[in-house]
Amino acid sequence: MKNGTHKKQTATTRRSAILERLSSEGEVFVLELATEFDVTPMTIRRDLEALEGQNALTRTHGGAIFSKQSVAEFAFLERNRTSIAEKRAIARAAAAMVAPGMRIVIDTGTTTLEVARALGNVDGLQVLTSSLAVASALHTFPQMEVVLLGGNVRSNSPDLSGSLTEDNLRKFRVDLAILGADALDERGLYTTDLGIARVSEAMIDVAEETVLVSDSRKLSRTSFVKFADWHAIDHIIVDNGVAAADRSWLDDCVKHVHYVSGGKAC
Amino acid sequence: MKNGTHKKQTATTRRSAILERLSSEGEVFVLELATEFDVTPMTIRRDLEALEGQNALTRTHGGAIFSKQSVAEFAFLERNRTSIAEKRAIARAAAAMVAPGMRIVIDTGTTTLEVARALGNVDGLQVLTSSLAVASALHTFPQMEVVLLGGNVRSNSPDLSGSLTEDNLRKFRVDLAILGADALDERGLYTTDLGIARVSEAMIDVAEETVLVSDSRKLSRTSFVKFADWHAIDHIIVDNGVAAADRSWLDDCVKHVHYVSGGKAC
DNA sequence: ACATAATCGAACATTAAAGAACATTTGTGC
DNA sequence: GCACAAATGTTCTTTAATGTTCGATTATGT
Repeated sequence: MKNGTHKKQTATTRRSAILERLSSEGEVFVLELATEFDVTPMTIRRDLEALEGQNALTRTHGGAIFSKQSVAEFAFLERNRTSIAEKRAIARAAAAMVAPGMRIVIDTGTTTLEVARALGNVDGLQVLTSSLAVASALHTFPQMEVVLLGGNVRSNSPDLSGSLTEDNLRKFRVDLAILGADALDERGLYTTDLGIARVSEAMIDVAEETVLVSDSRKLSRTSFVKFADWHAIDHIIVDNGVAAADRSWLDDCVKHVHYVSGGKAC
Repeated sequence: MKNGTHKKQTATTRRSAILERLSSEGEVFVLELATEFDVTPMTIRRDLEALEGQNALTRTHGGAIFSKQSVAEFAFLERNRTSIAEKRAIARAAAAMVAPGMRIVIDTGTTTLEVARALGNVDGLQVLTSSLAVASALHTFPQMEVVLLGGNVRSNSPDLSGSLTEDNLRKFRVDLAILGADALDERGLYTTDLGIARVSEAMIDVAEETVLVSDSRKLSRTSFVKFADWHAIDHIIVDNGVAAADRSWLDDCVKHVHYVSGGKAC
């Protein structure tokens, strides 16, 4: 696989390419990499030096070997990388609803992922999830028991769905379900994927209490599949950018509406 | 897709176009984008700067790559990073046993992970696994259906175990189980973790045929839990560094013993 | 239509990346 | 242990990308 067509690339990509090669072959050599990437050996050495500084590898004479750590990674694209600040604030408010020792289920989605990240210092949780990203965010915390539901791995999306996921869910009972949605209107909750919708439904069924986390721009919109009515939702946490018109039906539909801004609930 | 017809667009649409391009290609370059959108490189840089501020990407010299935030990682330590060459040869031999359209289950382990990586160009597989690393290696291949078994996520180890995993497994029937082990002797197969052992047992139960992949240095050793007798194993694939003493009992115990060296089976 | 802010381009200063030459260390065979 | 070769480190230089500032242009809101 010598690519004579030396493709243009930046230092950063060359370095991650080195790491990739390292993880597949276990060892790399300076001269080999130099011809491969069409740069001088000196450049490769500097790359290896930098990577060693990040504990990504261990240098040897003539090359480098794998350092103890290796990662399995699921790359995915977060669609709405926009309103991070709101999502964080919403996530903090949701995390505040979780007490030590609770059993909870966390849905897939970017906002729910933020909730999971905010859950780091809650002790003794049992967490059920269909999201690989959530499992990834939580599995390093030793005081937490993380159960990943089984199911089909969707390509380009770090989550699980299918009948196995649904069946697995119904074996459990949890105190709280933390849910996301792609769109909301006065009739209910919507998402784009049928499989995900069915999993979310099952989560609602097995939870004593449900909380929906969403930013305000999802209101008064619809999407492909409706997966729940409002009476299934006990709490909604939303940022305070809600239009007045939305606010009226929201207060009618949901028992507890929590508006948060900049980090603290109002 | 060079659009000579540079249609006028706002900064925001250009930025989301950049993000889209990034998500489809994984990397973007300043000069490339500049000609593509018919603006100066400076403008692109400002775009990238703004997008980086939103955590949407990470800038590099010359361009930008995906933000690490949109990657779910499961860090783990690969113990025997030594005999890579043997493992890959073993993995190739194992992958050769897998025909298009088969249903298989893959155990957790570094050698089985290599098998998964070698399975990239086999079409129409249905793969069942308890290993997050295997799922990670396979989930990008669109022609493959990857089912992750549910279960407890072990901290510091990218795999699943527990009663949920075992129960899930028994819902399936597969053509082939690809198994690993931590140690082998004439009495059977051993591993260090009870949970993993039970999962491996279940995999044997649900498979029509079983193949064990192992490097020769695991022979004539034991570990904490014995999880199978040799009559449960139909094939073993091992490198040809096997001592003569081991070879004798190995040939007795297992129906089909395949020795591989340097990349080709003998 | 007007004011205002956002956006963009151009010139110049700054900084990072990569190569080259030479000094130094490391590994290996005798 | 010594010598030789290969690999590595150091320093300097060149090139290219980046940042800065300012002025011009284009949206945007009242």
